[in-house]
Amino acid sequence: MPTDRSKSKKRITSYDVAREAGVSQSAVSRAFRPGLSISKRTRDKVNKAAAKLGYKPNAIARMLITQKSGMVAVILSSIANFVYPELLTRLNEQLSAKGLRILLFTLDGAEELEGVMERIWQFQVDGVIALAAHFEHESIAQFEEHDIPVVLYNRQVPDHPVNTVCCDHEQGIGQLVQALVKAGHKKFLVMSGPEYSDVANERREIALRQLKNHGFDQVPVIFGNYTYESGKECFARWMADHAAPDAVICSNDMMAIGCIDEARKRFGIAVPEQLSVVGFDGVYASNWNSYDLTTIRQPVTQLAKAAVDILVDRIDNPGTPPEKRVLAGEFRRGNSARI
Amino acid sequence: MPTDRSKSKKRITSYDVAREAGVSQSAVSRAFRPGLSISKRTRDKVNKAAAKLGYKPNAIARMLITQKSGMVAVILSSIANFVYPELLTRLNEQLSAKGLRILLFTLDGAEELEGVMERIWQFQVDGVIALAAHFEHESIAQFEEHDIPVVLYNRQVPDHPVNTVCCDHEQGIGQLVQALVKAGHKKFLVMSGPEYSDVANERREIALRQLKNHGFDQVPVIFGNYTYESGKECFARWMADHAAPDAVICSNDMMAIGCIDEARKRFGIAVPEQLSVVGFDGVYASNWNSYDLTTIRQPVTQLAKAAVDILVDRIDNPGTPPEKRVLAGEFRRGNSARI
DNA sequence: TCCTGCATTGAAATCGAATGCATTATTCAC
DNA sequence: GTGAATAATGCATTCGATTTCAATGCAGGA
Repeated sequence: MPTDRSKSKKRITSYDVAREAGVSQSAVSRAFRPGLSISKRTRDKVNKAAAKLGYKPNAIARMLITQKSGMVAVILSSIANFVYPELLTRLNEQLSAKGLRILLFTLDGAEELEGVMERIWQFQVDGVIALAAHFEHESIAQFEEHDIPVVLYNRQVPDHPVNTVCCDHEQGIGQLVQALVKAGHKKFLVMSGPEYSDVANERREIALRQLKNHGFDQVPVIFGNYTYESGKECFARWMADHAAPDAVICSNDMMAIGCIDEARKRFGIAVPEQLSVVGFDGVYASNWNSYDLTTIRQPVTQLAKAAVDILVDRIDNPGTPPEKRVLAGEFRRGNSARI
Repeated sequence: MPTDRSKSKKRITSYDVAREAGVSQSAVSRAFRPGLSISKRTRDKVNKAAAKLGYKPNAIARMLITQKSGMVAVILSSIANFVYPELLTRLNEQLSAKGLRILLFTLDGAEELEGVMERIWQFQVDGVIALAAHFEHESIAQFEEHDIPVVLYNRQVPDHPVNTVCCDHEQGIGQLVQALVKAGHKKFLVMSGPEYSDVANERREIALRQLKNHGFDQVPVIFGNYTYESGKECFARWMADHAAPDAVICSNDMMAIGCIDEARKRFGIAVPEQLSVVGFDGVYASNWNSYDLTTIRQPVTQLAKAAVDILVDRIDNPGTPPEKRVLAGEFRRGNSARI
């Protein structure tokens, strides 16, 4: 009794199609690439044969010969960020439109970066988009050495020539600070993200500088790690040995939401009546009734588009100098601050 | 003045390493695959030369000859789901451990599926994991034809032989319903996800059946689309021409949260005092103070592991029959229901 | 010393599509 | 109808690592 492994399903190659259509393999190849010199008659024959056999060009063989993988590595750092699902969808839309696919990498600790980069070289990706990840200049240099264009998303690296796409922190935080000051808030607290996050550092420093410009130069800072829990914990930690502030400027929405919950539930402080809290990002939950955050909403769609535009440009035209693109966020007047 | 395009950086291949090390190209290849017959002396020479030249084996060439891409397609349907970031991270962890990488596809409308599948064939992925996407039996059959193993995540397809991994809806919803009934709730409302979602349909039908088992056989259903906004809108729509229910059984947490917000803010109904609301999923926001949902938390880590285990098993042993794995969710007693 | 057996090694074929080059078919002008 | 110009086609090579097979080296036994 034979095993009857119908595993005999051999892959159909361009040679099979060529034989079926009675043309050369080159003709088959040409029929599938647009703009190549081929007669309508031959193309039709090839298409018919291909359809009959169910032929699908093998992308891997193509990659090998053309030296382009058609893949872009997207590096996701695991810092909790609610914008990711939407962002990934937007990035994929934009990249698909350019005929590129996403090869996904996630980064948990910094020590993993080495391994991820190793795999990136091996897979010969055409480009890299790194989401909010921390890269040393040295790592960035490695990409240059390998001639792989990189775009850092949601990071500004003013002192280094590298492509970046970022929401305008300066302008966004400026609006928030100005509104808070104008409304008469006096006792500020800055709730910062972790020190290992470049975005967090930037947002914190900007907030402090802006406050200083308005004459508040001794504003205290408390550090958390960007999560909801951390927002709660930070506020509690502050309250443990200080009086309640007038306004808390949080480095992101998650912490702002945590802060609000802790203030209300544990300390019975009314937001926004007794305490103003502002965030940054405009995450999905930011406009839920219970929070209704006053925040700066990141223009995710436009940022994704910008990142892909920049990347594709460097892929097509190697040697194009680095570009930094900054897009204004949208001020969202919620009801978490008296402004 | 020469252009000085330092573009002359040729890729380093195994031949370059072979020349440098004074061995054959085959030796280089063997040095990089474990378990192949090669003397320590040669391996050392190769390693030294490879390190000196900065050689990285070209994964694409390897894919071509070995007929394995080392890539798994992950299909993300865009239905708002807050579990995705964590899920992707978990999946990637598991897959990386098996030497597999994620090639990401997103699906907006059903009509896009055709294009996605086309690209999946071209990229010769070793397997596919589809997240909560709707697949007709016919589509599933196509994967079989191409000999590509598939695992459907978060879906049960009882009437078709296909690998699935899913949280135990029956058991989870059973616990919720039982607790609500036992606590004396009488007027139930089932808030369902969209009819085009298989998961939504399943959860709704299970809830209705369970309620019927307890003697409630005329429970009304209201349909939404799984989002927060939809949860609000559904509750408002219900209230427009009905009295308030005792308990709302929502198909997911997002709708439950929306429902709670709308009940409190717009109708001044106290949750859980006057109204009990339960959800399903255990999303990040579900345990925030303002909601503190009573829900069933999906065991994401275990589900991801199960999905990868099943997939890798089919990749390594083609012909293994389909498997359906159902994992119990964790009952989370929050404070959104009087139970 | 010679031979058998095993471990290494290298040469060459292979995966499947793309493409430079040479050849053949077609078109157009005169 | 002829020749020149252009389009279409096929041959053969290429991309870079894996793998089969035959050849070589070396060790130990007779």
